[in-house]
Amino acid sequence: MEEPKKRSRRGRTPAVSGRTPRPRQAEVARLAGVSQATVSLVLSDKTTGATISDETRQRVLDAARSLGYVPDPAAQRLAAARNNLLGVFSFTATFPTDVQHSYYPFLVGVEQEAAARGYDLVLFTGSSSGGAGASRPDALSRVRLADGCLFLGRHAPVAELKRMVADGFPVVHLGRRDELEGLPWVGADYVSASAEVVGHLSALGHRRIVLVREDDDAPASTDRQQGFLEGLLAAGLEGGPEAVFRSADPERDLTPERLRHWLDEGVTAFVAEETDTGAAWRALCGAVEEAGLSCPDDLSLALLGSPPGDLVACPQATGFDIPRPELGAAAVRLLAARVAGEEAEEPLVACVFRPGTTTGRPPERH
Amino acid sequence: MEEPKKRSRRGRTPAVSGRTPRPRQAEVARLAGVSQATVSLVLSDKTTGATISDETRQRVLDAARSLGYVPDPAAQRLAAARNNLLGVFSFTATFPTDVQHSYYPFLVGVEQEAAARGYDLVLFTGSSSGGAGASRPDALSRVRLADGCLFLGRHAPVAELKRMVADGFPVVHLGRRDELEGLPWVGADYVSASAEVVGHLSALGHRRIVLVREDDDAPASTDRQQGFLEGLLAAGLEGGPEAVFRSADPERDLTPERLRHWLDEGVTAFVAEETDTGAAWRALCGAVEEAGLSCPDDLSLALLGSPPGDLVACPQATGFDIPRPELGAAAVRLLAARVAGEEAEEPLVACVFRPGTTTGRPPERH
DNA sequence: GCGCTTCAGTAATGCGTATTAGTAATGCGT
DNA sequence: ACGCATTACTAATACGCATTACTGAAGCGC
Repeated sequence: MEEPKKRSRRGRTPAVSGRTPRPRQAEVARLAGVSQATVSLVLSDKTTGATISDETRQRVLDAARSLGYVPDPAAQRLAAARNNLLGVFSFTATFPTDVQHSYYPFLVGVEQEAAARGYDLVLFTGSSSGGAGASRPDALSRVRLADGCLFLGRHAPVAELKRMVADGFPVVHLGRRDELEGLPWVGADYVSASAEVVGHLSALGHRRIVLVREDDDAPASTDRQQGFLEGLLAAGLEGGPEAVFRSADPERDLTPERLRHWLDEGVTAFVAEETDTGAAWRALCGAVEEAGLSCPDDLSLALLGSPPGDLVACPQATGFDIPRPELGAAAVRLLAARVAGEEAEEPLVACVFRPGTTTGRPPERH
Repeated sequence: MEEPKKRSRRGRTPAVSGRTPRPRQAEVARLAGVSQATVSLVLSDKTTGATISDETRQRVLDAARSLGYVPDPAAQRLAAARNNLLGVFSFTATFPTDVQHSYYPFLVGVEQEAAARGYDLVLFTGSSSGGAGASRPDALSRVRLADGCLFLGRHAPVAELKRMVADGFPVVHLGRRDELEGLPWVGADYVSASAEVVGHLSALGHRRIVLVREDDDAPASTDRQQGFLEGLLAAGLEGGPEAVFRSADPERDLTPERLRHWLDEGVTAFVAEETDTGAAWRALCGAVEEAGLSCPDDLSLALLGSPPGDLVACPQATGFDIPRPELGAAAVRLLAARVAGEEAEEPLVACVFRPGTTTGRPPERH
């Protein structure tokens, strides 16, 4: 016969004197004069497997309330394998000092949608955070505390993501992410939005339009070009390769002479892709100014996106806005679905056309 | 004899087909030919209580690596009785649509400091969030999921906070909160900052200064007035009650006539308290403009704080800035200390004097 | 070769909750 | 009054990991 020596091993003396440890289901049970299992049943409001009388139920609820009982999420998760917690992981700080680059607009939607679905958010700060414990290797494994995790930013560690996807851990990337097979993501519909901008120009009467883009192959760029071309096609305009001006350094290559040449050829409108630097748009605006032209009188300009932060407002550029909060909400919806084991898919989120003052009817030419 | 019927109760069939369950320590142990306890010892790198030969250690490590073992954080936390999680609770949405009113600047510091200390953040969205399950009564108790919790905003529910404090749950309020006995808080030192502004004016040669404030008794207002008076005292200026103009509706009561009257009496500078509406400052600026006066030529103006968002920049107001990120960081430090059971106290955080273009030497008179 | 001390590792828990098998008490029909 | 169903619970376990008491084996001094 073995004497169990109850609770002798790890006498959990409160580390801090005076701190009352959180009440457990066991305490609630004692107070209500029932078993721990009953407490669990009452509190989880399960109808299967057992029935509880209203009177007992009430006693348990009262006891729980009076003790201020709150379930231990770790234990719940361990037992039930879920937590009602969604992770938000960004490799860079979620709240950078420079608000301009922050994920704030996305989080607005993420928070709202998560709250609406009864999830709380856990922010996992990427390993890159300055200060002490930088680059902890476990940063990514901690993520699994949540039921699923949202990844933000282009620096998400591919290898680890792959693993999680392979393990079936629910993961969603905010922003297009095709290269990672099986990684669910939500993104904005740059194609349609770009086509719409072209449609707008076409409706104003423009017949020859040129796209100015940088020389890289990010999906964001490719999508815009595709939308641009589709837009031309839809408007019945010509869309040969000469309609796209691609340059590694648009600010140098897009000279006023070049611009004039296009105008002489009958081009009346230009669209620039949006990038984080805004180089294409800057180049375009710069060249117009240098050439002594004015917009929208001499030519129309449009931006396939939103103007860079430092250029906001001044001349209101025609283009489209990315509905970041909606994107965040869509990501949460998708993630929640995957947590629930569904194979849901979120459609691309539509961008909003933003009329501006940089486009107008093409100038009359003899 | 009871047949244990191993793993029969909760056949953990993968909810989603194709989901490979993560390997456990038990699998690692089997592969390495040791016990689960040994795996735990090796992986946690503990030196106490047991010793492991290098050879065994290596076998375990290899096995873990080859299986891609990742510890289950929930289990770890359950066993260790801590979460490494700090809660952030704001009664209103943490990420409001209107960035102007957000806690963002605080969160910058909160996140950084938390990351540096190895904590992750859980955002508890206050009950006020729109959408479904609005005003869930458990919102506040969920907070206990974390090891401790930060409260933001003046709407923090007093009764619940009291309970938590009484229970010894580590809690810190961001922003002064004297009325709640025993509630630790961090705040900005408005007194010193206000005094410094007065000192600045005095150094410029101003001898009579008037404070314009609203008619409430929030600590933020009281502190500023106290600092104002202390500043006068320190500068050897007169600080009778007539030096403070207090009005429930400054925008109506602060007339151009009133302003001229003060000027005639020899007042050369005015300071306004900062409030969320910015009413006092607006009233002051409005009256100056209406009176056809110009600043800083005819009189000097200073603001005890930062200008309201919509007035940013234009004329750069002399005043001081609240170092919100520092405040956030200080709050986390205090909270971390309390979680660790220390009785730490954070001093007030100093505000930064912000020179501006609204103050200058007093005008020469007769 | 007898105690005694490391050394190396294992068995047996415990953390707090969810789940399910089982049980005692009662009701009901015949 | 017996069997069976229903009601209202409780006992016992599992979840995955950390911890610690304990066990065998080997080494050491005398």
